[in-house]
Amino acid sequence: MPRAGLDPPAVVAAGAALADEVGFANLTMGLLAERVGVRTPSLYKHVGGQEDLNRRIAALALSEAADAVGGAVQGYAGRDALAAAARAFRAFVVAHPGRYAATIGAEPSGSDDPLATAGQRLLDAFTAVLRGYEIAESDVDHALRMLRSLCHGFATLQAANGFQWSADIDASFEWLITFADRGLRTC
Amino acid sequence: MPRAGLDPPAVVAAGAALADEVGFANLTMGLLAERVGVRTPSLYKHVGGQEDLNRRIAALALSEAADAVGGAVQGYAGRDALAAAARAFRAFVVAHPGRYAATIGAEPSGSDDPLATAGQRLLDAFTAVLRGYEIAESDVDHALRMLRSLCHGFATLQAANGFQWSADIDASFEWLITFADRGLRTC
DNA sequence: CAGAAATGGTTAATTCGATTAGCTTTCAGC
DNA sequence: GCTGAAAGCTAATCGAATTAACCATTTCTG
Repeated sequence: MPRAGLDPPAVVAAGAALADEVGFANLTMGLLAERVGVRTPSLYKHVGGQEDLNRRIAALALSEAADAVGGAVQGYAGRDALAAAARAFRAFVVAHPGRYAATIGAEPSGSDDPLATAGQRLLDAFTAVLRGYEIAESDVDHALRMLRSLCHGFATLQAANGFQWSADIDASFEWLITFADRGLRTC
Repeated sequence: MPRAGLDPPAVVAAGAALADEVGFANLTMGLLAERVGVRTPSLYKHVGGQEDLNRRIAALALSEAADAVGGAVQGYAGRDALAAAARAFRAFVVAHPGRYAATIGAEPSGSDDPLATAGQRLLDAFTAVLRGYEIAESDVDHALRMLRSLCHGFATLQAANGFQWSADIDASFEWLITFADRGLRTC
């Protein structure tokens, strides 16, 4: 019996990819094992179980989202930065609905949890966007939560097909960016 | 063996209440059966299965949310209506996190699906709020999606304990209402 | 009021997925 | 070439959903 050459990162990456394909709710240990060419119990040599797998997928997703948003913002400020960040975030969620779904309801255990670290990096990326606006120190936290709620809400609603009626979703998102920009400039 | 006097609405209501108590992810057919004083298979006389139960709980949650938001808005207009709607919505989600979680990822099958009907009623309640603002006809859909994303995003992030740092969450929500109101008045 | 039909409940059995235990094989380092 | 840890495997356990088959209670009807 040949070795499959697995390690925890490989298993988590495969799990994330599989979640994107079949949906997070349909991600099963057996399906993942089949995908990586191994019997189900062997996965437990690399991850602690489904709970652990889910948390690791969530951490991976947040980390990738942070990279995407952070990278997109480089070199931009103000409205351009806001638009780049929002678009990058939404593009990530739409491209990777399965792994992003893993982040919903995943609570970090402590501040040294990779999940918390990755989440913080994503927050930092959005915080950088806010520096392009003249926002009172006391309002930064509020504005950050607003941005996060807006992006998270829009992306998850779209991913869940929550926008039933027909108006163009891309146009709505651009409208939303303009709305947020105008609001932030008049804080 | 005495009859338990169950019917589909009673089972769904009990399931929703149980989801609020133990969390939607921990809602199990066996737990629900125990709660209503019946053996597990008996539940299948009232609901089609877990999938069906989840959809019905979601429909109930959306319907209740629509009632809450619609009722809160009565007699108000403009900023007052917006604030009342947003607060009612968030209060509902915070008070009933389990049943609201059922609505995430629940897709209506057709337009006669009770889930779709309830969702539409909730949308209508928010649409009424927008009538208090002078918004171009072409922007109403966008504004509605913005409001929905904002409320849904904030509520789910809070329910998932997604706001890790310490600034007061209630204050952020009030700030967010003010932000949305100011933006909508300058559409 | 008898009795048939529908309704709501039961136990027993099946299936499926997660997880654990215990054994075996590969591989790195000596 | 040994040897121990790491990575697989099979077999077994467990819990939860679902189905099948059967029984009791209500309700409607003649």
